[in-house]
Amino acid sequence: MAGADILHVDLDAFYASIEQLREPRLRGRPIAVGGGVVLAASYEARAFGVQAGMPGRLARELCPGLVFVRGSFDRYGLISKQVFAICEDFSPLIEQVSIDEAFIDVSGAHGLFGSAADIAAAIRSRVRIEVGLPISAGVARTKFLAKVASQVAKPDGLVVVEPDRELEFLHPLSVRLLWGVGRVTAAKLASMGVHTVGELAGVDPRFLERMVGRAAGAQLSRLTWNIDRRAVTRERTAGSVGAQSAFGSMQDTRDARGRVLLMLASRIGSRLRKSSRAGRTITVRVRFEDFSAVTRSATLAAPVASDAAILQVAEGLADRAVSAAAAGRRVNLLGIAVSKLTGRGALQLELPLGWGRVDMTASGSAEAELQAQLEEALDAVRIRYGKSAVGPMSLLLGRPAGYAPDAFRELAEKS
DNA sequence: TCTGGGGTCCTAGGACCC
DNA sequence: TCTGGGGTCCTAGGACCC
Repeated sequence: MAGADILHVDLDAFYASIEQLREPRLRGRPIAVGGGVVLAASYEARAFGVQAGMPGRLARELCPGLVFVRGSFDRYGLISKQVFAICEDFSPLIEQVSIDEAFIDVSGAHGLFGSAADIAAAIRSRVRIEVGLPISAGVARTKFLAKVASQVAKPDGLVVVEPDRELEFLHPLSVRLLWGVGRVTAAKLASMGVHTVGELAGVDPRFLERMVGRAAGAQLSRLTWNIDRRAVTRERTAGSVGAQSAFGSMQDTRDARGRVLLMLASRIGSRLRKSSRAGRTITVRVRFEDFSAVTRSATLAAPVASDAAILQVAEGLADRAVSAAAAGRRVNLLGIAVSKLTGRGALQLELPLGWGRVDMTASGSAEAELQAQLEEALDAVRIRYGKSAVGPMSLLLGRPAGYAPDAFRELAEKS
C-alpha cells in the first residue's frame, strides 16, 4: 500500500493573520477583514462565533469589540507566493488550490528531506520563521484525507494519518468536513439522523444518489471510505473568468447598470487578454433586492476577449434577465462571466471599419488554425458590410505558442 | 443573519443530428 | 410516414468552496 505522501497545507485565518502580523496592536484581538461581509476572522473573533461569509452587522453584534480592517489584496497575493515558494523547496509537485492552500506530493522527496511528516513540520517551521504566519498541515495517502487532516489540525497544527488508521480517524468526524457537504446537504443528512462520516458510510449509495444527485452521491459514498484517486497536478487553468459588483448604496438606474456592466466587461476583458485566453459563452447574473437571482447566457460562434464584444452581449443578456423578473424590482448586483475558454493562445484583432470597429478573436494551438479562423471571420465581415468596409487591422493582442508576427501582418495588409 | 467576490461542478430539459 | 436510441450542445438554476 502506498504511504501517506500527500500534504495539504492551509494558512490559518490567512487575511486576518496577515493584518495582525503587520499591525502589532491587532495581535491577540478579535479582528475581521472585510466590511459588508466578513472575508476572514481571526481566531479571537471566531471564539465569539464570527465566521467568514457572515454579514458585518451580525459579526459586530456577536463580538462587540470586533475590529474591522479593510483588506489589502495585492499584499495577500504576494505573501501567498512567498509561502508556496517555500513549499516548492521541498517538492516541485504542488497544486495550489486557492490563495491560502495547496496540495504537495512528497513521494519523491524522502531521500532529501525525510518522511512526509518531517517535511510538513519543516514547512510549517520555515513559514513561521520566514513569513511570520501560522500554517496548518495534514498528511495522508489521498488528497481528500490530507485536506480533512489539515482541517482537524487547525489552528497551527499538524495531523498525520497513517494508512492503517484511515477509517478509524475519518469515521467519527462530522459530515461537514466532507468535500461537497455544505449547509443544504448537511441538513438533508441530519434529517435522516446522519451526522458523522461513519454513519454516512452506512447509507446505501443508491439512496444517497437519489437524495443529492447521481454524481454527488457517488462521490460522497467513495469519500466515506477514503476512495480518492485524484493525483496532485501542477496544471490548473481556469475554466471561466468573471467579475461582479454589488450596488450597495448606489441607486439602480439604467445609467448605473450601464456603467457597472462597462466596468465589469473591461475588467474581464483585460484579464482574459493578459492570459491570452478568450471565451465563447457569456453569462450575466442579476440579483435583486430580495436576493433572488436570474442568469441569462449566450454562446457565440467564436470566442471573444475584447471589452466591447463582452459588453455588447452582456447588455442584451442583462435586459433579458431583468425583464424575466417581476416588473419594478430593483437590481442589487450585476455579474458577468466568460466561459468555454480557449486554451492559451487566443489571438484577437480589432478592425477599424467605416462605421466603427469590430473585434475578432481566434484561438487554437497552431498558427495555421488561428489564421484560418481569422480569414473566415474577415470573410464574414466583408460579406456583411462590403469589401471596402474593412480597413487595415490595428491591433494584435495575445501571443499563442509559436506566434509568428509576420504571417499575421501579411494577413492584415491583405485585408 | 440579511449577505462580497472569485470560482467549480452537476442536473435537467430541449434542440438537433445520425 | 412514423418510429427508436444515442450523442452533443446549449441554457438555466443550484449547491458548494475559499
